[in-house]
Amino acid sequence: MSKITIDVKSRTPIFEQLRHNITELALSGILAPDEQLPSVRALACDLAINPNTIQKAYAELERDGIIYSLPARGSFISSDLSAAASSAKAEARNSVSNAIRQAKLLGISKEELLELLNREWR
Amino acid sequence: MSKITIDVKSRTPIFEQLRHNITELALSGILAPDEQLPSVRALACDLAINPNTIQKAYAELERDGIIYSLPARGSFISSDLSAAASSAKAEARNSVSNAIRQAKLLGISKEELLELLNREWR
Amino acid sequence: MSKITIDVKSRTPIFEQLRHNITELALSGILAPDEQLPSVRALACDLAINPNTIQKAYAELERDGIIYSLPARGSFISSDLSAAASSAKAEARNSVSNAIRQAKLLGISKEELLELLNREWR
Amino acid sequence: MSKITIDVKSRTPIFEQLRHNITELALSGILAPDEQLPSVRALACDLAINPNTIQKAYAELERDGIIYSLPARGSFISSDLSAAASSAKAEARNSVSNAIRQAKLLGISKEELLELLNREWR
DNA sequence: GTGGTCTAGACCACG
DNA sequence: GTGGTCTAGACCACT
Repeated sequence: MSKITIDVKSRTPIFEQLRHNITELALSGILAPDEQLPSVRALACDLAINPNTIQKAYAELERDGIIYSLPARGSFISSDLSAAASSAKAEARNSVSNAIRQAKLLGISKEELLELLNREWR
Repeated sequence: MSKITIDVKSRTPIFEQLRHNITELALSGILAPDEQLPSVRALACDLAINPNTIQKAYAELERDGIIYSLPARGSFISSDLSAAASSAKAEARNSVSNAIRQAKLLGISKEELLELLNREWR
Repeated sequence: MSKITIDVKSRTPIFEQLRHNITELALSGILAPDEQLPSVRALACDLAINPNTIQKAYAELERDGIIYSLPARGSFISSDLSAAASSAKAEARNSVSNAIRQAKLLGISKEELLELLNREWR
Repeated sequence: MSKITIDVKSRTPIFEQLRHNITELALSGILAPDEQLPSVRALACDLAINPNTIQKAYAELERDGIIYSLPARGSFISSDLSAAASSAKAEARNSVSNAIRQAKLLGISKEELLELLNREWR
């Protein structure tokens, strides 16, 4: 059973969905450090997707330090995700700030946003 | 002095930047209802961009109900922006929620987000 | 008091609105045969519209046999509108047929269209 | 044999003819949901029309919910056409009503219109 | 002068 | 190969 799902009808590129998906699984601990990922071919077959697309996603994940690849052995979740985690956090903080700024500009009140925030921790 | 600035090097398409830019100016009231926009050619010249690109942005703004265009007379901010405003607000609320959810997933604390929220109303 | 109104925000050309408007007034008898129309300049001033636009509408109306113009005297409703009336009727019958055909193609039932027809004679 | 024909001499824009044409094919079921449309380039070549014009038509069809386009994969008929169908029906009913109203105004009798209606179901 | 349509040809990211 | 964006330059109808 694969934990990865992609939406072929989405406008966001498949390789991007893949990258995002695996990053989330790794940073949230669902995929453990040093755990092996499915092979490019296996995942391509499983998701009915072009192997090139999987390859591209894996390459980006390696560049981001989320996974590492051993030739002829396969791809594995990095054992040290702290760098990736902190940069992901920085990015997330940034998106929140941007979203809040945009909302404020459109006249949404601070109270309403507070309510939105509380709702997620309900 | 034009209120519109474009980054031709950005990944987001020029016409999309234009659309977003003008939408903001209209919804925040900086451009008043029924105010005339610069002509397609004039803005194209001003921003050093092809007229077709401006045209495309204006066409999208018109179908969004942000502006209306009268051939041979010019383009104008819509007199009734309520529909556009409410849908923009809904979208903004949504992206705040998504950003918060993503941040929570990465282990960012509620307090830290609260701090981010307060910072915008400083 | 002018019986003519135009919608400057409409996408159908002003001269076309004018032509349609006057044709209707003439064929339905609201404007009597040989009745004088307002002068180009007067109507232009009254409707706050470019005189060229009025001129163009009058020219088309004359071409259609709806009005006739006497140099230095003005424009008048034709005394014999039968030709114009019958061609307008033919055109109207045609639009009805086309609209019905289109509706049928979209799966609207004969009964529903009958209901629409009855509603106009209610 | 393509099911799509275009009249380049018509007053109605080519992209509009295309939009109307494909909408009809989709709503009447001749093109099945999720069926792939010809590629922008292929259709352009087939109809001897510039690819940009096809692109514009496809873009409009997409925002109308008639088709969806996946970059690098192609364009397809929407799987859910109910919204588009109902709005098309509303529009059709409206134009039937308008046509009937206009006909009545010109003195065409109810009986004659009834005859027109019956003729389509002959 | 205005907006709108169209052609021709280029380049990009994606699969 | 696909859809999508952009430029350059032309032409149209309308005011």
